[in-house]
Amino acid sequence: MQLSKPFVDPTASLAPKRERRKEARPGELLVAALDLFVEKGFAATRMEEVAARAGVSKGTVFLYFPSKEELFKAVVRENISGRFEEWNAEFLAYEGSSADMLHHCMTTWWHRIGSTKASGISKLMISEGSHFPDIVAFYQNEVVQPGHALIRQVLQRGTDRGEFRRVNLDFAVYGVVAAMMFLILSKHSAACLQGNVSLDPDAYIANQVAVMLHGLCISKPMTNSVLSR
Amino acid sequence: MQLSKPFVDPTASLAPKRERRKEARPGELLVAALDLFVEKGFAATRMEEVAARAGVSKGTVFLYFPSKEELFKAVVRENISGRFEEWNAEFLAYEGSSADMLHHCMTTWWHRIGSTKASGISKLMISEGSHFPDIVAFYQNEVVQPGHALIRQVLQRGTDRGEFRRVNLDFAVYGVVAAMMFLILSKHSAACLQGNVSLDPDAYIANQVAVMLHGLCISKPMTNSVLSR
Amino acid sequence: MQLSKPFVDPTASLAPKRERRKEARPGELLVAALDLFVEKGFAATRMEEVAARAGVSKGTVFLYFPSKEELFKAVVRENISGRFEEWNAEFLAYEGSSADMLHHCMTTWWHRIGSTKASGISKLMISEGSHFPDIVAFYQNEVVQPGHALIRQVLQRGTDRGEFRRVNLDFAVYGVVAAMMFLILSKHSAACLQGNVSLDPDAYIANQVAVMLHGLCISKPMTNSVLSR
Amino acid sequence: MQLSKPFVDPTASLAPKRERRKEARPGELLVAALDLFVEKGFAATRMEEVAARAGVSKGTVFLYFPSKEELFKAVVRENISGRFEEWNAEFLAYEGSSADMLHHCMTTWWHRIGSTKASGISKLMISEGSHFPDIVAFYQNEVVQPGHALIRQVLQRGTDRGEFRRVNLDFAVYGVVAAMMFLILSKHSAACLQGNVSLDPDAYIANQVAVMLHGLCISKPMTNSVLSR
DNA sequence: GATGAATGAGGATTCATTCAT
DNA sequence: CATGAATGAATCCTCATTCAT
Repeated sequence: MQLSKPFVDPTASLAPKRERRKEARPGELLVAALDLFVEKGFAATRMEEVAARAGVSKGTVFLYFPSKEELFKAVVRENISGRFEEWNAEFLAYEGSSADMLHHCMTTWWHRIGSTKASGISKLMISEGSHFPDIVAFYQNEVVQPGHALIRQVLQRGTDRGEFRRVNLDFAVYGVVAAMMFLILSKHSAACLQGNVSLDPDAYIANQVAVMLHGLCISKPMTNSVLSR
Repeated sequence: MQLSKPFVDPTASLAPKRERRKEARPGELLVAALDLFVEKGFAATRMEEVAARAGVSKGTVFLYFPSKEELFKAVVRENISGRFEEWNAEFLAYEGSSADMLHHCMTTWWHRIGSTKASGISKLMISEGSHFPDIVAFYQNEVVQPGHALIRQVLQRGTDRGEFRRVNLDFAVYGVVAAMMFLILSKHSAACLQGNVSLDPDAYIANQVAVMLHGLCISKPMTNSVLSR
Repeated sequence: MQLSKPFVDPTASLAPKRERRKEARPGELLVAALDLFVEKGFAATRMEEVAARAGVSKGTVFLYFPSKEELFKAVVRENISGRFEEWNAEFLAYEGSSADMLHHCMTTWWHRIGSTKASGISKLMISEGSHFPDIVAFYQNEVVQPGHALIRQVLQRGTDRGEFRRVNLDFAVYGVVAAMMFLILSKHSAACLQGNVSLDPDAYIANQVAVMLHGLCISKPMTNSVLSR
Repeated sequence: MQLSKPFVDPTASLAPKRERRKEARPGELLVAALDLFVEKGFAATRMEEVAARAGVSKGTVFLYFPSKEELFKAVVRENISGRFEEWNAEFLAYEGSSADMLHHCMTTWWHRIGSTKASGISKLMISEGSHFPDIVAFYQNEVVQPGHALIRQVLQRGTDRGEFRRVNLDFAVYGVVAAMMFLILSKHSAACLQGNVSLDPDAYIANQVAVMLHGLCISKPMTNSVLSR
């Protein structure tokens, strides 16, 4: 269009800024979209913003994703990497105590997922899930179910090896999950913590694990009834 | 005026037009709006829907709230009536063990707040907070701060009376809060639990409290280091 | 309505503020409406404002005027007092020179009409006339036509008595009218004068009359052709 | 694109959809908007009408002007292109008598501005100015002030060259302006003239100038007092 | 493929008008 | 008569989506 661009060899790539690899486009759009969806929510994110952040024009987004809704779904799908098998293998090989294992598990999760943008997906599912029931179901199958199973395995291992008391595992799993969700929401939402407070995730995990393992009480409980219910 | 309505329940009114109920309107609108905002989010809630659910016409909503945003803020404010003083007094008078007190606290919270629509506010703050920084600050001051303080008092009481070990109270508070947030999100969002599972809140609370008090481990920890850090 | 007003004798008129004579209502509404229409235009004037300025409630306006448009028309009609007969008589009796008479005429007009709220009607007709063709026609009949006729009489008298040259009277009338309209618009609109300038109407009239009578030129014109065309 | 349009005048286009004319759009919109604002006023002009008259859809207007108010302001600005420098130069070079110059000035103004749509701006400023104080200030700076200055120069020239008597120039300027405003309002508003009358602008100007220059009176005034006050 | 001008359905908001009290 | 709560048609404006270039 511009009269002054005739003999520029596009492969010369002197300035790779504006030289985006075509194959990379969808990925860059997904990254931009994840950021914006997490930060502002589905409705408040404009397609043009996504395009701008990815360095392309509005129309280009629709070249790769047929609609805003499909973009959202793609963002969720893309960021749910079924790494659970890998993790399963990794944890099956764990040789330390189950107490250490639980701590290790949560810390690993935090550094590989919770602290990354990937955790924004959970925030999105919580915030926007009601508009996307099919995507929530997908998320439940791909994340919630395997995640809970993995945690349950760790707790089961502790019980089986005589390290943990015999407790209702469902609730125990939810206890671990609640801690993880608290971390995620602390990261992505201002509504969990007081305004001026910031949370040290590793210390929080260490403490939660310690409390969960050893309890707050000095004396042991008289009965086990509640825990094993 | 209508002579043919003798035994009709006035709350079941078949939409008698132009009913004048200035006193009741704002409350009815706030209830309708809370429901819709929690269910669908801020952007996806149409003012006309709010009006319809409250049984009035579009224009009437604007008679009481100058804009959608102000309606949202009013919804938040309305449902944050500083009940903390009352609770403070109530809990100050508590005479049982601190372990029982913690359990009582959480159960009371659940039945008075968590299980009611008011807990939708927390869901809203998490989901939509980023558009309303001033309202989040208000929520932090009116809910987060006093709530955390109340929990901390209970834990402090246990420590002071020699019932609980001396642990980092900030983290311990967050542990309790995490459990409460998990309950709220289980109620308001499908993204926490697996699709076919439902959670018994009282049992969950009982278990969380038991684990938090007595721990999962059979053996006591060798050192106290992590907990008191 | 208020429980504390039972035995007040309305005729006691201790506080005539809130005690509006019923017969006066329409008049007060017309005054309020004239002010607002002139100041803000027809569309930007809200019925509630008119009501508020007249010290009544919104509904009351509709008790006296069936619609906003009818209120406007009533405002115009009310403020077009056909005082032209009276003035005609007054001016027929004038005994001075026609030059003085012209000056007297314009000054009288300014003090009786131009400087009062009544002149807002002309501003309204100019600004809003296009929406109210029937009212414009009425205004033309009741104001423009008799006004122009009156001015023409003065000029005709001057010509007949040999005081004025024989010129095209239509144009001469428009010259006088233009000066009057300039005064009106200076009063009701900021768009005629520079921001910091204010106009002394009497001096302006004196000058306009003087120029109109004696001209700017020192030498008399060579030909009369243009003037008498 | 459309093969069946060989001899069709392209300006008569049968609304070919999605025509891309970014360069031309703003101008077309401003023309349409000027017409409508002058004709119906600010409030009564609907954005969709402006769009329709410019041959585009509703949304397109907002592509170029962020709001109705900004469109209005753009209309005013667009039609106030500081032509005064050009005119200043032109008039400085004028070599005839100052009497002729004044006539030439007004006639030129009428044919270049007064008789064109641009004069609608003055009508707009008078009618709607009160809603747009900043635009009125702009108009005063860009139109009223330079216009008055230009007229004053002409009159000053006549005085300096001994052609005109020494009169109060402010009032003399207002006399000229009043005539111009009368012409504008005759064109844009039915409220100045009687219904069945139409005005020949060139003849009106010629007459006004003649009266202004030579006066109506046959005898010269005894004193100069009023004029030079 | 990319672009960004153009579209138009959708939703917030205003305010003249109605009417039960 | 007077009130002011309630109504809903009318209009501004946004933004996902389309499509000519």
